Amino acid sequence: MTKHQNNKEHVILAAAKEEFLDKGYDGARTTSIARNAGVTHAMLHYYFKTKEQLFERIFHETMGMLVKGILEVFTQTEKPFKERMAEALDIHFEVIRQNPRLPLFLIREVASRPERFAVIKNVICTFAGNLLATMQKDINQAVSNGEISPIDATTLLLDMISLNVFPFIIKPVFETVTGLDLNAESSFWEQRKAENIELIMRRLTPSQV
Amino acid sequence: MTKHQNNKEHVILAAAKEEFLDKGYDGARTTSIARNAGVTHAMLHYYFKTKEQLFERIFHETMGMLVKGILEVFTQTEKPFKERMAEALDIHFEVIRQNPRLPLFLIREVASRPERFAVIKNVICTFAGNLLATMQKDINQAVSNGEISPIDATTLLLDMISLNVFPFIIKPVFETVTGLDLNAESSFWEQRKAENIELIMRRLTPSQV
DNA sequence: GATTTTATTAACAGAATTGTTAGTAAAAAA
DNA sequence: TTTTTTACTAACAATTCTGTTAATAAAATC
Repeated sequence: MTKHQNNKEHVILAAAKEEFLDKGYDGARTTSIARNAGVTHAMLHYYFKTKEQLFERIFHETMGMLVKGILEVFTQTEKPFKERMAEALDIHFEVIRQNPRLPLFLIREVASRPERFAVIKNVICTFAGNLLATMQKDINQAVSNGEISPIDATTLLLDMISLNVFPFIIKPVFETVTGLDLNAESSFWEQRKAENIELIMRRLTPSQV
Repeated sequence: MTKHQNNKEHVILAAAKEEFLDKGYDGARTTSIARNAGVTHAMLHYYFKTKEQLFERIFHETMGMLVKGILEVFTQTEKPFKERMAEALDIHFEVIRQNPRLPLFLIREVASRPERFAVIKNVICTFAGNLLATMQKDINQAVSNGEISPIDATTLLLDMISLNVFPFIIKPVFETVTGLDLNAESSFWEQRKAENIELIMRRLTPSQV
């Protein structure tokens, strides 16, 4: 019971994460964060000088998770391209499923304040560059083996991300319209994942002309 | 030059639309709207009692456009199902292309304040219900004709919306990362539309087992 | 145990933001 | 023309929100 020193710092961070993920920077209130953390609002400013600084902390942490999540997707073995792609889709889908509010958070903040994103721009940029180059090389090889139809790596990547991410982004709208709680409907998400894999597999299958 | 009465009302509405679409309700400032409209900020409150009321006006107008846009997609002729689907994808894509900030606006506002959406919930609900019923009937017929693979109408609709909408939602992130201005890259959007149609067509084509 | 550093509180200050009001000019109606 | 309604302005009021400060308690260091 000796190490509850930075206890408050942690509860503030946890409450801040909730608030920022839910309401975005503009909608978040430092008073509300402090209240939900169960500390006085002066304490929030004691540990984190400003709202902006607190946000930066959350934003970076969150982006770190995202990048880490994406990285693990493409560490694949020597299986055929289609199999590797199916596995990547599966893992990617599960990463988002475990952090379902993250994509909308990122998109929302970048849309309303692009300059914030500049910090991690280079990381993403070189990572994406390498990834796309590797993918394109693998694609070209699989194409010449007759394994798959020709496709652009960028195109394929955007296909994958669109299909996997969008359902989580539209979730609030979908739930409001239907009245359902999609977190409880695990079969919905299983079916969605299967459909996305099906779509991409069919896209990659060489056409029988 | 006699009918410039509600001129100011219109410039306020136009400026408000810009502001709300760009920054969302929480990020929008009534002072900023008034400034951009070139009127005193008291005028804004003269024409629209509160920020909330001004927002409601924009939100409804905007949702109206969206619903109208979607409606025109599915008024199709008696062609084969796949052809009709390809046309629907094309029209749907173009509708969003002409209102590219609209999807993120909707999603953002519904996510941070679901109750706002309640007003048009019923409209969307019955519309979607009818649409899905019609689609499913057409699908079943096309399946029994051997034209297409079996698929759920809901699944197919979500495929379509994911593929068509997501690229516009991720646009700000993509532009920040690449430094490109995607509005200027019309070939990017043409290619994207073609890819989405390709994906759905392959998904619908009966498998050669 | 004395001293210094860290944690915490309550009250306050400043800025920004929304909304009001009272008074005035212009336009429309009588 | 007079009256009434509508459009408009400037200044102000209220609130909300972020951030500070001065005083105090607790913990760590000496």
